[in-house]
Amino acid sequence: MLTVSVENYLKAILHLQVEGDDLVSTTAIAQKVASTPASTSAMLAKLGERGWLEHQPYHGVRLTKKGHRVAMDILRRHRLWECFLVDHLGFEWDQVHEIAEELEHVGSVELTNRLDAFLGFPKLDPHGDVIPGPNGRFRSVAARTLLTEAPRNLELVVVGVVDGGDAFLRHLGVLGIQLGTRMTVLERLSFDGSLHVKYPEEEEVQLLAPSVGQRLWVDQSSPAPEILFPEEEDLQ
Amino acid sequence: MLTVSVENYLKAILHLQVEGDDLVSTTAIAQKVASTPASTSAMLAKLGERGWLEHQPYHGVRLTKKGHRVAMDILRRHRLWECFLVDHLGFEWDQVHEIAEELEHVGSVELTNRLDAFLGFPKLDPHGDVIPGPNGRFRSVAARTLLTEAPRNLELVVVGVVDGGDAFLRHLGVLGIQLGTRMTVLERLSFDGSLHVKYPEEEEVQLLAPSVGQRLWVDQSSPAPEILFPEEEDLQ
DNA sequence: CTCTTTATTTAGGCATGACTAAATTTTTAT
DNA sequence: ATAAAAATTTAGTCATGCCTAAATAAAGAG
Repeated sequence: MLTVSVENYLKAILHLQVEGDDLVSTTAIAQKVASTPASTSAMLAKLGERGWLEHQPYHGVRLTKKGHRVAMDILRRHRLWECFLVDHLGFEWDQVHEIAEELEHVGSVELTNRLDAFLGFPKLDPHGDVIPGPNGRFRSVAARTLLTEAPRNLELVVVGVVDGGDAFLRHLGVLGIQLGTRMTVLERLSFDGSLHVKYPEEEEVQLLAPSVGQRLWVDQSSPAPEILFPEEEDLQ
Repeated sequence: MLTVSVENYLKAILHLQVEGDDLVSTTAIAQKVASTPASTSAMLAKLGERGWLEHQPYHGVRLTKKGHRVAMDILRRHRLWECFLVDHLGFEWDQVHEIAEELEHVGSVELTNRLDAFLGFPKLDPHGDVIPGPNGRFRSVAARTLLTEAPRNLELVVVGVVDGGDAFLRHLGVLGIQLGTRMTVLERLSFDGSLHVKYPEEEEVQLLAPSVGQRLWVDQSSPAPEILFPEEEDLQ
């Protein structure tokens, strides 16, 4: 049975797993769901029994394939509803999170897929985050997005520049960026739109000025094949 | 705090109160919410304490003004979502009840009012039931609805006939129906669209053939003034 | 390598909302 | 008017999901 509470835990774990390490700690999850480590520990045991995650006591937790799929479905619903709220009900992008947090727990697959179609199969939500498709995987992002607009936590490739002027290209050279360079946007700073960017080879995180982000075309690093309808896996 | 469970009880009581008598019995409520009389008894005590209803032990229950308002808000959300599901997501009218049953518990007032506006302030849901407005009262129904299309459980007046032919008017005479006759539709039978109709003077319920219902124009018996925005009452 | 700090789990409770079985009140029928 | 039937409430449990406090395991510092 998928209670609201269970869904929130799975969603939190997915979030932490995407953002950071492989194994997710009990304390980190507790913080995300605004609960205590003790309560979380009990819940993790239960989620483990039900086959949604592997729990290595004292070391952390990792979603199973099944758990990952369930969490992606929740994320999908959340982000689709955010699109609806902004595009059709006229909410601002910063007002929709809480409401979507409630709507995401309405679990009808039929509803989700029809909403998706109604919205025109959007790829990004109003915050610029990728929307999972009905198959539970992220949709490939349209080729040639501006880096500034690109989703976070997804490996991207630089495929072009908006402004081919000498000065800008020289600046890219200084930054070590060229066509084919791979990178992942970790965060978009609300202050001026600067981007925290990570390169696969390097450890350190770089801060990219908005003037650079706005002039770079990027695409998804290794686009997954798009499949429109879910495989028939038993999600129980 | 308005839990899903509490909302379902209030909704059930409103339903039974509108359909039938003044005082609603514990057993009837238990049936509506698919629970036992014992559990229901405990819940009614709680709802009484919180000021949503008056509980006369062993005799039944009646919503207070405050409880009525809360229940009407839930009904409003339910019926608005049903409109959305049918009009914009392409569901059939008989597939939407269960989904709306979940959506109705998302309680943001802002969301409800924006959804209402998006839908064009509909007066009737896909089943032909009246949608409460943001003030928690039923909206006045458009003048001249066909009896077949009219909402249930609302007193109506016959204001005209579609077909003024002799045969039909004679038939109306036999049925005791004329301009100004008041009646309430209790149920629409899915078999052929026949209507269970009650006249204020008489005790018995009459069955009206669809051929009659399709030829009668009706209006709301005593239209309430339309108020678009909610009064500021403290709903707790 | 051991001691201290930190993270995690276990133990024991609590509120909500459900249940069954038993007691009590109301209603109905004779 | 009273006995039988029906409805309602009370008493005693249970599962879920949360909490605090205490015990235990892992990680880090010297």
